[in-house]
Amino acid sequence: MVVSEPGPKRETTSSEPQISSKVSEPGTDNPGTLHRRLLGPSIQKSGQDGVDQATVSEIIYQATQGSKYFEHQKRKEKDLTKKVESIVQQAKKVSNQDLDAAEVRIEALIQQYEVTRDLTQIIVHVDCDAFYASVEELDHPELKSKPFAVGKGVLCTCNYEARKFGVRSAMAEFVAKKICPELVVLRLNFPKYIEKSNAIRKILSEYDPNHCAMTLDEAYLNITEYCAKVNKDREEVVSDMRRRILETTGVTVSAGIGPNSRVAKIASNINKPNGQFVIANDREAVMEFMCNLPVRKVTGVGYVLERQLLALNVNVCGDIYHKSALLYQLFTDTTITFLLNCYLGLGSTEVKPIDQYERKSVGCERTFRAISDAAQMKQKLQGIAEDLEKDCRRLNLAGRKLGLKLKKTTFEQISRQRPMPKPINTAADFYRYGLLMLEKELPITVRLIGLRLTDLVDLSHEGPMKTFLKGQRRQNYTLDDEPSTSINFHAVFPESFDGSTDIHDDKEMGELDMMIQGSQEEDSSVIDELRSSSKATAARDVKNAEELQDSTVDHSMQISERETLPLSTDSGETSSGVVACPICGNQVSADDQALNRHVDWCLSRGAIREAVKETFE
DNA sequence: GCGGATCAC
DNA sequence: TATGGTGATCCGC
Repeated sequence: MVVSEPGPKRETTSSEPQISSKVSEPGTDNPGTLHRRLLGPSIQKSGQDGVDQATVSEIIYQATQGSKYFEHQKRKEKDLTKKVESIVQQAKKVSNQDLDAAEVRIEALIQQYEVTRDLTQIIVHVDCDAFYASVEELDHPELKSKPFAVGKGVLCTCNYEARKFGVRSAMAEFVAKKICPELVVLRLNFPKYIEKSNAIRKILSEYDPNHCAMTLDEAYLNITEYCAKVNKDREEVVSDMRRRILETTGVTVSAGIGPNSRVAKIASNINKPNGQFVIANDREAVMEFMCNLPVRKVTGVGYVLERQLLALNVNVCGDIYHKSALLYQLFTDTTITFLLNCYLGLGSTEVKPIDQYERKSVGCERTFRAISDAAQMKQKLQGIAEDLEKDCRRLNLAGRKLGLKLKKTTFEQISRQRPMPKPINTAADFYRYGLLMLEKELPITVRLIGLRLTDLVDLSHEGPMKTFLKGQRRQNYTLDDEPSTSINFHAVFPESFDGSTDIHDDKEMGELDMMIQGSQEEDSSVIDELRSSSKATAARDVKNAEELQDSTVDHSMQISERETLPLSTDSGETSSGVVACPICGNQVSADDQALNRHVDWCLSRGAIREAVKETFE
C-alpha cells in the first residue's frame, strides 16, 4: 500500500520567514498582525464572505485603541511575533542531516498511524446555524430581516444579517454597535435554548441513540447502523434528518458526514448554513479533502499554532507532509502526532454519550468592575464559593484540589492551586481555602476572581454496605433542613475531621501545608462520609424506590439535578405557589415534589449535563 | 506538581 | 467607558 504521497518534500531555500505583513502598526514595530488578532477567532466562520475585513478591523482598532484590553492584546501579539521569529530562526539552523533522520522517523510514524485508519463507520457532525439567534427568530419573526445578536457585554452569536456587517460571536457589544449601529442585541434566554436543544436531540436519538451532544447546538452521531437498517444512502439519511429537525423545531442545521469525527466536524462548516457536505469513506477521498484544507480549519489549530505554521510555509494540511521533517525538529511529539493525523485525515470513530466522559474539574469565575479592596474581594469570593457549591451538589462531587484564578486590570492572569487536606464540596471550605490563597497575592487589583476544583471525587457511586447508614442519616440532612448557604461543616466532615474547621482567615498558608500532610490514607472513609451525609442521599433513596423498574436511568445526573435546581434562589419563586421551571421556563407548582417531578421530566427529554452553562457558537 | 498558555464553544 | 465563562490539555520548569 502506498502510504505517503510522493511530492516535493524539502524547500530549504524558500523557507524564509513569511510573516504576512500587509499593514504597518503605527507606533509599534509589529507587523500588521494585531489587526487580525483583534478581529477575533471567528473570522473564518460562515457568513463573512462579502465582508470587507480591512475596514472592519480598522473600526475595531480605532474603537478599542488605548483600552486595557487593547494593550494586553498588543503585548500578547508582540510576544507571539517574537516566538514565531524564534521558530523561524531555529528552522534555519536545522541541518540536512537532521532532516534526513527526521524523514525516516516520519515515515515510520505515518505507517504506524495509517494502520489505525477505520473506514467502516459513518460519522456525522450536526451543527445548528446561529443557534441562539435562530431560536430567537422564532419568537421575534420581525427580527429575521434585521441584523441582531444575542448576548450581553460580549455577543454569543448573531444572525446572518448581522454577519454581513462583520459582526461576530465573541465580539464586544460596543464594538459590534460601532460596526453596525442598528444592531439589535437580545438578552440570553437559556431555558428556551435548552428546550429547543432537547427537541433536536430527541430527533437525533432516532438516528443514533448513543449520539454525543457536545453543547446545546452541536452533536456527533454514528449513523452506520441506521443506514444499514433503513437501507438508505448516508446523504439522504442526513438530509432527511435535517429536514425533520427544521420541520419540527424551526431551526436549520448543517451537517458534515465522513469516516471519523475530525473530518465530519470540518465538513459541517463547508456548506453552512443549512447545508451538508460528505467525505466518502475512502482513503483517497479523505486525503484529497485534507490536502487543500487550510490548517486553521482543523479543530485544535488556533491563532497561535496557525501563526507558527504559516511562518514555516505550512498553509494547508498537505503542507504538513511536505514540511514534516522540519516540523519534527521544531515541535513536540504531541504536536507532531496531532499534525500528522490531521494530514492523514485520521480521527476518532467512537461516538458515545457525553455523560460517559469523566469530568476532571468544575469551576466558577466572575468578572466585575476592578477592585483593590480586600473586603470587596472577600465578598466576591464568597459569592463564587456559593455558586461552586451549587455546581458540586448538582454534579454530586467533591474535590481534593482547589484553584484560585485572578485577572488583573491589565488582563494578566494569575492562578494558584493547593491540594486540600480532604475532598471538599462546601462554600464554606471553598471560601476558607480560597481566601488563604487570595491573601498571599495582596495587594492586588483584580477584574476577575475564579475558583476551580480538581482531583474530583464522584459521590454518586455509593459503596456497598452504606445503604442502611444513609437511611438513618436521611432525616438529618434533607434539603429543607439546610439551605445551601449554611451547610454545616460538621455534617460534611463529621467527627474525624473536626480539627480542620478551626482555620481562620488570617492564618498563613504554611498551616494549610501542614494540615495536608499525613491525611491521605483516611481518604476512603472521608469519601464515604461525604457520600453518606451528602444532601443527595435522601432524594436518591426516594428516587431509587420510584425507579425500581427502570434500572437504565443515569441516577447521578437526575439526582443531582433534582437536588440543586429547586434550591436555586433566583429561579423565580413567588408567593403564589408557582415557579418558573429552570429548564423550560414554564410555570410549575412550587411544591417540591411536583417541581422535582417536572424538572426530571424536563431533563429526561435529553441528556443535559451542562444545563445552564454559557457557550459561544 | 504547579503555573502559564492555548484552544473550543 | 468598554472585551465572558467553563473545561480540557499541553508545555516548561
